[in-house]
Amino acid sequence: MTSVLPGGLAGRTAEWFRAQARDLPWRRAGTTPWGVLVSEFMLQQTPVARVEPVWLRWMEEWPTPSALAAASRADVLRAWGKLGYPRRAMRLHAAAEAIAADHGDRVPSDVAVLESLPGIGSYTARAVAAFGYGLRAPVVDTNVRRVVARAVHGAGDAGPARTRADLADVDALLPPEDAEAAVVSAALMELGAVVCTARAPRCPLCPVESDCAWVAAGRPEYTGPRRPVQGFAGTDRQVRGKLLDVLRAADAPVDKPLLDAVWADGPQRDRCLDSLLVDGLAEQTPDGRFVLGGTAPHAGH
DNA sequence: TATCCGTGGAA
DNA sequence: TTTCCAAGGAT
Repeated sequence: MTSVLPGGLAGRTAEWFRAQARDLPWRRAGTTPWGVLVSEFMLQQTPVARVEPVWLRWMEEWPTPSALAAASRADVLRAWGKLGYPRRAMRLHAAAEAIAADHGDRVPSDVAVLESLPGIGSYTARAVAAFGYGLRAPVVDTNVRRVVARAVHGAGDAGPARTRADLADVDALLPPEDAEAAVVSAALMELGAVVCTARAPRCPLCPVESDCAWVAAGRPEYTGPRRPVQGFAGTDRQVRGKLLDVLRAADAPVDKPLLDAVWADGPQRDRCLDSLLVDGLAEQTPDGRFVLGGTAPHAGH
């Protein structure tokens, strides 16, 4: 396809990226594949601005998988802070343990091996291969799906995920050589994050506006099915967040009445607390109080 | 495949 | 104020 030539969509997006990519900490020279992996976990559904300071502190404290593996769950969850979805922190911890124990403390570069690790799915595995190791691996995230939907297919937005087809679409855009393909992958994501945004895309700033199928079609509005917007107020997610917030802030085991104070609905509150125990995000001490995570220095696997 | 899993900033 | 949504993954 001509789109992989330097003048094509991929080539000009890469050129634009090299000229003005954001200076993000995990993109700086010297970042290890482990650093990339940590950033990808944190960036799953959490904006860049909130990840930056946490990533910097995290890498200072735990510069290798084995360093993180040696930390306690409570320390890991506290360092995760309020990035949200704290189960990601536990999965990162578990992935670090597996990497330390089974992979010589070296982050795997093979996509299939990466996907076998806790918390690493199709996106994160390919992001680590591409950004951590400079390999040719189609990276499909929400940004890339939107860019492809518009620039290639002329649609206003990406519809529901079509995993195989999405992967094939992006694969067709990548040049054959590893290093250049990795740059294109980063560039497509950056374009979606900065220019080809979900609402109010900045087409005048776009390096490929002249051959964007969506622009050519007159920027038609997206008419397909919308992913339902998740509510938050009143959900178990909110209640779990409030409970966890108390446990994170405490430096000693917490009595139940203190947790009871965060939510009026008793049955929902108890159900949520129980789910935190099941998830390993909280633990009950022998005397019936509650603490963050587990007390064991290592979360077993 | 649809739903669940946190949090907070911006429009 | 409400709504949207931000580099997903597991079940």
